[in-house]
Amino acid sequence: MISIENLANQVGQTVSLSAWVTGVRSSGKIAFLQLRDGTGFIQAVVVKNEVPEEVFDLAKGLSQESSIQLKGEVRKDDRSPLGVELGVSDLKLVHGASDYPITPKEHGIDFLFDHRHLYLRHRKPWALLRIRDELERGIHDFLSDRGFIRFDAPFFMSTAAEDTTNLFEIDLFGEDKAYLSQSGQLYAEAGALAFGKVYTFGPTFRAEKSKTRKHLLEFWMVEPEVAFLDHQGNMQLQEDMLSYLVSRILEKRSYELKLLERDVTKLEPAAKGAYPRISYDAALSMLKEKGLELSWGDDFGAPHETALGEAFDRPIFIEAWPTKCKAFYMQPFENDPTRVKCADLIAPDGYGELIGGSERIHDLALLEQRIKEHHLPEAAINWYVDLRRFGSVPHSGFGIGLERTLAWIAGVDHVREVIPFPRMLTRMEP
RNA sequence: UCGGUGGUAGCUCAGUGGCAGAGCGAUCGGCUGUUAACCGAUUGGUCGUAGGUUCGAAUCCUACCCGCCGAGCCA
Repeated sequence: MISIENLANQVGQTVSLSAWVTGVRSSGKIAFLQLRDGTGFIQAVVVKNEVPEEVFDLAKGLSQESSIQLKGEVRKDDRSPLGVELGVSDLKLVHGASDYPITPKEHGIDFLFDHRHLYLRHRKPWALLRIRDELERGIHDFLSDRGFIRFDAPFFMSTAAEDTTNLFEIDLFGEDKAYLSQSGQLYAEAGALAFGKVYTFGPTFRAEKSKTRKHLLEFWMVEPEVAFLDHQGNMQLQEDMLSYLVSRILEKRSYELKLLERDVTKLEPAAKGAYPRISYDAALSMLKEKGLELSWGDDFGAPHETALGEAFDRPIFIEAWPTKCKAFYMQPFENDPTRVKCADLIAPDGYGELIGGSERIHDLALLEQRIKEHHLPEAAINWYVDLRRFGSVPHSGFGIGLERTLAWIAGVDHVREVIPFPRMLTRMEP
């Protein structure tokens, strides 16, 4: 048995293939079968006078998504996009499908996601989820090569580090409540002080009533955290990682990007690094010139992120944000406590924020003060403060949203396309 | 939560007061190189739901339900 992805170097060989039928075209004496086997797509040709009559009749009558096994010769053919096709000599039906709902014509997005369990079989989801796999593997390889260990954070939390308004609440047998994690960062900090360099990689849950192309209720996030790393080193790590990932996908998933008709020239600058670093204040000035005026201390909205992203050919860092509009754990600049050592990484083309990162507060007194200012539950977060009581060190980390990063790399317009089964306000099934 | 927009055949849609339509799909037949093949025939309906106006409503009015796009918030 052979896979379609390995057929190109089997020209002249007779091979056995197990596959599904994505379409059939036939005339009286020849039938063209469009096939997929999970590793790729290929055309098989059945000629009436080269096979037994029952084989030709079977081929001609095959329905979409029927499963088959066949024997055939791998032939070079310039008319095939793959360069090869199969000349069938024998064919067996494994299962005959009927009334497959996703017909080879146009469909609305809602219909396709009602049938996501089947839609996964089609070219576009196939290409996207193979790129997703490569992206995930690239993340593991990059971080592992740099001495990080994977450190899994819990999904249940007793309380929130940040405020609780966008947390999903879980009933604990009617006696108590828990929340689904919206970040593993605080746990990653404990890990960094135990192992030096760690990263979490798992689902995260946000109870935000957002219905846009950038939002899911459940999405995957990678959160590296490094002891003795400062803000500058943190941005460098992010740039190294993202440029590695983009160049790896350009190299290893070029076929999939081609299927998606992604303009890879738009991706090439991001593979080279050298991401511009713009201060929050400079970003405000740029926005003002574009007619999007904000007051100092305002957070950016989607139009602002889009406008900034459009001004460059690669992702950009917006750093040194006002302390008051960022999270409690971020380290202020020594010479300016009104600004914190953090950066958001904004993607080009309106994909929004891919990464949020910062140097964390390592001073015990300052952290305790911030916890009070933010009215956080001191008892529940005491373990986190302990990290500053015993061998506290400057440390930094960031969180990168897998789906947004992937949607940008693949050039699709909605994050629901890049996760096998998206969870949104209006979609819990399939 | 707010703003915009939509719900008609399995799918994508047209139909703005007068017999419920088209293309595609599916089924059957034809065709030796098809790429969303082509040609012919057949098959197709709770017009989102409820109420109202009218001789007559998919079409006008009211309420509700469910999507889609965006905003806020965020990755």
